This record gives sequence, C-alpha cells and structure tokens, in this order.
Amino acid sequence: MNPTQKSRGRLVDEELWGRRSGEILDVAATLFAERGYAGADTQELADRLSVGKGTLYRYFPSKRDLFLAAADRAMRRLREYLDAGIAACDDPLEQIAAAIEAFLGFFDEHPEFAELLIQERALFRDRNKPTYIEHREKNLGQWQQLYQALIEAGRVRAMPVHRITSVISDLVYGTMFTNHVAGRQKALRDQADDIVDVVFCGILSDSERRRWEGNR
Amino acid sequence: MNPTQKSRGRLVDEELWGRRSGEILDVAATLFAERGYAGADTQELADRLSVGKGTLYRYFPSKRDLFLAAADRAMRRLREYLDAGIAACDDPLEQIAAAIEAFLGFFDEHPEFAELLIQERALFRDRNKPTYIEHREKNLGQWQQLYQALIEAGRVRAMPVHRITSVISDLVYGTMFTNHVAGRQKALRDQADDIVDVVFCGILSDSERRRWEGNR
Amino acid sequence: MNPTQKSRGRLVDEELWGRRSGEILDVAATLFAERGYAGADTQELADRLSVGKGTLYRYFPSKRDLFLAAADRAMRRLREYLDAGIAACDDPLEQIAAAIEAFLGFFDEHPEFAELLIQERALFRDRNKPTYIEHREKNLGQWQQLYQALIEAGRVRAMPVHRITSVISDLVYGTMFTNHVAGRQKALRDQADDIVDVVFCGILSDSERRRWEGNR
Amino acid sequence: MNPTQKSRGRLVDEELWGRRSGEILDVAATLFAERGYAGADTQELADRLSVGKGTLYRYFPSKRDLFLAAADRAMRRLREYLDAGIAACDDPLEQIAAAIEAFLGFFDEHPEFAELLIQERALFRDRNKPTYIEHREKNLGQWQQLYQALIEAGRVRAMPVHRITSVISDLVYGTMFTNHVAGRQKALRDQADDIVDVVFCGILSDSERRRWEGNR
DNA sequence: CATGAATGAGTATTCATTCAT
DNA sequence: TATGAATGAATACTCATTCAT
Repeated sequence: MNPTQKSRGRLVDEELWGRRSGEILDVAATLFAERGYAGADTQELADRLSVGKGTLYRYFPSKRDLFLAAADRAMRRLREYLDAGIAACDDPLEQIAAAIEAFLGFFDEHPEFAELLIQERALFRDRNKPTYIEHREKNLGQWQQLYQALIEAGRVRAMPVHRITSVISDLVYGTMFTNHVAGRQKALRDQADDIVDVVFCGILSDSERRRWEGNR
Repeated sequence: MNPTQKSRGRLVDEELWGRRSGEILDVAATLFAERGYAGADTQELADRLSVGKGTLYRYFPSKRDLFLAAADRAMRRLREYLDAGIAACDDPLEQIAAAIEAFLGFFDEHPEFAELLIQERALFRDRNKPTYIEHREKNLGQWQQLYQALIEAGRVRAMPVHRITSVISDLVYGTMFTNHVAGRQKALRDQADDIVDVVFCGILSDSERRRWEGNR
Repeated sequence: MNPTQKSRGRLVDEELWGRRSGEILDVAATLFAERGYAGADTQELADRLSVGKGTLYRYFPSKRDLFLAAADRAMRRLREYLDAGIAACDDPLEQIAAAIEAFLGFFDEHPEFAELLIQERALFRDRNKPTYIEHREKNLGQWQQLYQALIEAGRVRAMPVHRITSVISDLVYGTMFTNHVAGRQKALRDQADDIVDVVFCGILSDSERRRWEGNR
Repeated sequence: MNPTQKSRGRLVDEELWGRRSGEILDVAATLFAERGYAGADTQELADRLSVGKGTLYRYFPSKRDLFLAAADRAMRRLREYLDAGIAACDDPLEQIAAAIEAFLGFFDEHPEFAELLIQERALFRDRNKPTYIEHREKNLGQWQQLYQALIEAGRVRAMPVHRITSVISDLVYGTMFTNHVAGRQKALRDQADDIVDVVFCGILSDSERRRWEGNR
C-alpha cells in the first residue's frame, strides 16, 4: 500500500463519491420539484435510487442539507450554462442578450431547478441568503465591469452601473418565476427579444424620451 | 322573531362576520410571515386572537383556506394601494411610474404580504394559478389599453403592448422578491426611478440604439 | 361565572387532571417494568389506556418525563407505606424494624416500582441524583434524630448516627435489589428479622465482640 | 505446514485471540460506562480500537454479547481482587473485613464496572440471573463454610449462616450502588469500618441487646 | 355559538448487523 | 482475515381537525 496506490484509491473513492452524490441530487431535485419539500418522502427518494434510506444519510446529513445541496447544484449548472451562452458571442451587447436568453432557457429546460429556488426561500427563511441571491452577488462584479466598459465606449448611456445590473437581474428572475408558475406564453426567443428590446431601447418614442429626460 | 328583526340580525351578523374574518386574516398573515406556513401553529393564532381554536374553523374550513384567503386579501389591498397611487397622477406615463413605486412601496410596508406570495406558490403547487398571477391577469386589460393609447398618441414606441406589460410586471415582481429576500439597498424612490429610467429610456446610447434598431 | 364557580370548576379540573395523570402513571409503571424503558412503546401505553397517543403528551411532555414521574410517584407511595408501617409501633426500635419490613414489603407488593428505580439510574445517567437517592436524602434527618435520641437513652451504642443510617439504607436497598432480581428465598417476615437481628445485635459472639472491640 | 507448526500456529492464534478479546472488552467496558449501553456506538468502539466494525463481530456475535462478556470479565476481576485482599489476612474475621473493603475498593477503582452491573439488569431483563447474582451464588458456599467454622469455634453467634451471607452481600451491593450513584461521602477505609462495626457488633447497647434477645 | 380536550395519521433519522471485496 | 459501505427496521412526537359540552 504505497502512496501512489493510496492516492489512486482515494481518487477512485472521490470519483465514486462525487458520482453518487450527483445522482442523488439529480433524482432529489426532480422529486422535490414534483412533490414539494414537505411532500417529498425520503423513502421514495431511496426507492427511486434503488438504495437503502441509510445510504442517503451517508452522503447528506439531513433532508434539509440534501435540498440545499440540490439548490446549490442547480445554480452551478446555471452558471455553466450562462458561461457557455455568453462565450458564443463576441460583442458585449450580444453577450448580454445571450445571457438573458440563456437564463430563461436554462429554467425552461430545468423547471425542477426553478421549483427548487422558489421553495428554498419559502422553507428555509432562516438562511441568511438563499442560494440564488448568493450566486447572483458572486457574479455581480464582472457584469458591472462589462457595463462600465460599454459606458466608456459610448455604447451605453452614462448611468450608475448598479442600476443596470439590478434591473436586469430582477427582470429575468421575475420572468423566470412567471414562466414557471403561469406557463410561458410565447417562444423563448421572442420573450428574450422582448426583454432585450425594452431594456436596450426603452418603451418611449424618441420625442417623448427627449421630453422625459428634459424634465428630470 | 319577525322578518325585520331577522333581516337586521343578519345584517349585523354579516358585519360581525366580515369584521372578525378580517381580524383573523390580519393576524394570520403576520403569523404566517413570521413562522412560515408549516411553522405557524393554529393554536398560536387562536391565542393571539384570544379565541378558541374551534372558532377559527367556523370562519375558515382549514388552515390552507385561511392561508389562501390571507393571500387573496393581500392582493386586494395591493390593488387598493395601487389605485390610490395611480389616482394621484394625471399623465399616463406618470401613472405608470407611480404604479411601479406604489407596488414596491406596498410590499415594503407590508413584508408579511410579500412573504405570503412567496410561500403560496411553494406550498400549494396544485393550485392552477397562484393568487398573484390571478390578480395580475385581472388587471392586465386596463394596462394594455393605457399603453395602446400612448402608442397611438406617439408617446410610446410602436410595439406589441403585451411586451410592455410582461416586462414591467416581471420586473416589479423580481424587484419585490429581491428586496424582500436580500434587503433593499437604496431608497425606495431611487429604486423606482432606476426602473422607470431603464424601462422608459433603455440603457443604450442614442448612437448605439440607432445601430441596434437598424440591425433588426 | 362567579369566583366560587370558577374555583369549583378549577377544582374539578385539577381533580380530573390528577386522576388521569395517576392512571397514566400506574399503567406506565407496569409497562415500563414489563418491557423496560426502551422496549415500552408509547402506542401500547395509549392502547392500554384506551386513549390517543396525543393525549399522553398532553399530560407528560415526553416519554422520559413520563418515566421519571412514574419513578417519583413510586417513591411517594413508598414514603406513605413506610409512614403507615412506622405509625403502627410506639417503641423506636420496633419502628426501625417495622420500617425495614415495610420497605421490603412495599417492593414485594410492587415489583414494577423496584424495576423503575433500577432502570432509572441505568438510563438517565445525566440526572444529578436518581429519584431514590433524592428521597433517601430527604428522609435522612428524621432518622438521625431518632438514632441520636436512642443513643442518649442508652439503648443504642454510642457511635456516629450516619454510620447507622448509611448501613441500614444500603442494606435494605441491596436486599430489595437482590429480591427483585434473584427472587426472594424466604418469607418476607423472616428476611426482615434476619436483617434486624444482624443490625441490632451483630454477628459476633459475646466473647469475640469484647475481644474485637478491645482491639480497636 | 506440519502438525507442529499448525499446533504452534493455533497456540499463537489463541493467544492473539484472547489478547484482542481482552483489549476489546476493556475499551468496551469504558465506553459502555461513559455512554450507557444504548448510547455506546459500535462505530466509536471500533474507532477507539482502531479496527473496522466488522472485526468486532469476529470476536463477539452481537453488541449484547459484547456487553455481557464485559460484565462477566468485570466479575472475574472482582473475584481476583477479592481473593488477593483475603489472602493478605490469616484471621477469618479479618478476612471478612478485608473482603468488604476490597469489594468497595474494587468498584471505587473501577466505576465503569459498577456501571456495567447496574446497566445489565436494567437492559437484559430476560436473562435468568444477572452476572452479579451468578458470581455471588458461585462464591456463596465457601463463605458459608467459613461462617460455620466460626460459629463452631464460638467466635460468631449461633445463627443460620445464610443469614450472615445474605445480609453482608446485600449490604455491600447496596453500598457499592450508593457510592457509585451518589458519590462516596467518606474515606473508603472508614466506610468499610462502619460496615464491619455494625455487622460484627450490632448497634444496640449491651443492656438493650440483652433485653431484645430476651424478647424473642 | 364557542370552546379546547382528544385524536392519530404521518416521517425523518439512527445504528446494529451484514457481506462483497 | 479485515474491512466499512450499505442496509432497513423501528419509533417518538406534532399538530390540524373534530365534536361533545
């Protein structure tokens, strides 16, 4: 049992551990979404995974931790999905549009993750920050840099960058929520275009905009 | 026990009924917000109201119904609050701005109602439409008429009106949620101004907007 | 609802409460004795009492509290039993003999109470003092006064009174335990006589006693 | 693999077996005493011994057997300890005193063994005789012979020998229990002296003893 | 009408034991 | 032989709801 073997052994174990954790979280996310947190029975989760209930507790110390881990996993996946969407564009403005569409597309493909985020805040009101807010704050900085650069390049109006990030963040969250709860009413692409159109250009006519800006 | 007395008696009863229902819903809304739906004990509700537990069940057939009635009441109050805010302005654009600020202000004053809406969807996933969505759809028509008129008056750009209502609705919901969950970071007035600024004028510079619109 | 009625109502309630508590404790003591603490199922207790499980928890906040209350009740009953036994005698020495016999007789009649005391210490090792020790210490003073008087009257040898109380207490506890666990091997009366004979007169012959006392 | 090697191998194995069993029982006794039977986790036992959980089951078929073996081991050690104490004296009466002191001293040095005996009866009520009672009965005969000889030698009063053995056995058990549970209140030596004084000489004064014996 | 005592369904979690490696 | 990952039986406690008074 030399260090190499040991190390290899550990690697295998860690891989196994990570794989099984992931499987559990995937199935758990779906179950939580289907039944709600309270309605989700640990026994059913074990049955769906074809493992004993005790095994679940070897990986996650409680149902609550399992839920929160699933929510966290959802946000990591969202991040990857967004990054992939953004990377497909070169122009910063197109990156913004792509991020908006990717955000909505992600939750459209994974309604169970939308459900997780909605439930988390309702059930674990004691947590300082829900998973969603935490991830949002983590990404804030890079968006603000991007907007700052666009302002300096004269492509975006001069305004505090946090105004842009706040409005867009809140808008996409609200849209995701409404889509999930009330059902999406139009093509995803069109929906993203609507958002981008309003956020980029505003709703006022040119003449009215001049008047409105003059008044302030 | 003549008809008159009976009728008067009924009137009195209905008044009493409505008053007590209202008291119950007020206290219930606060309790649900403090403890969450599951954590809210009917016994504690009865204690806070100084009535027996059985009495609650004379007014509402179940805890669930009580919760949903409280959520519905919150939305009625929101409606009244918005109407009052809108009525203070004459200009349609200012009415829009006022409605946005009133919406955020309402939930700022009544965080327990924000909590109710958040919890409702998480807990009663079987309901066709959450209270919030139902009320939103109920008010949709009048807003669309208002935007249609503004477009015809050349004050708002020509675009499908649902685009405007969707974006604004989702944006204020998302903002309300974020405020409630993560705490509001700036003055309510400034926050409303940010939203109005972006929605009315967009974020692009004049030159960039022309280019962007040219590309479509 | 004048004070008298109220008072009467309360009395009735307290009576009812006390009666039901007592019934529960009686049945619980037997069940704990039969099955042991861990083996005693709250459901079975409820069944034997023909009440719902929830009712038990209206009277006792936990299984543990129920057990401890039953142990405490056992000690109160022992005390009453001892007092009755002692009261039947006038002569102090006969009172001592009577108390010893009563102690053994009590646990002979109520083996479930013996079981309770034995289990208590094994299971609730965190308690400062088991019920038995607490009651024992509570009664210590009066026995010491009695022995002191007997010494002053020249009926008991001059010696520290705590020596007498300790030895007798430990002896009757040990005898109770052995009887309960291994079964009593002789008539209760004879057993008590054996104890009294040894404690009162010692085992040494007269000559040997003189030698032994001379050596010290 | 010739017979000799095999034989030697077996011998070695048996030694190893015995040594490891002993180690396990030592650690187990301490753990059971610290946490109680139910609170003692086989995992923690394995950890303290730096072996796998499965290994424990190669030595003892169940947790219960492990506990009982530990209790049995405690009694064997007590026996050795008593024998050593007795062997230090020549005079039978002094041997009795020595045995009493040794008994109390043993459990004073090994409170974990006291705990084991207390727990055993509470938890394994199905056993015919607890370990303690079994060992006690095993030693009964030799003590009775000793007392019989003392009676014939006129050093102990004429009385049934079982009276003496019962009283002394029960007394030392009760004292051990009280010491363990409530804490010893005086020097071990003094405590033993108290017991011996009462058992040997009784508590009555000479005159009262004559009267008492006359009455019977 | 009002009460609140009684109910009992419903569930997360633990941990001794097994057995494939 | 030794291991420790996997198992699943077993159980106290809560709290919405009922209904006799």
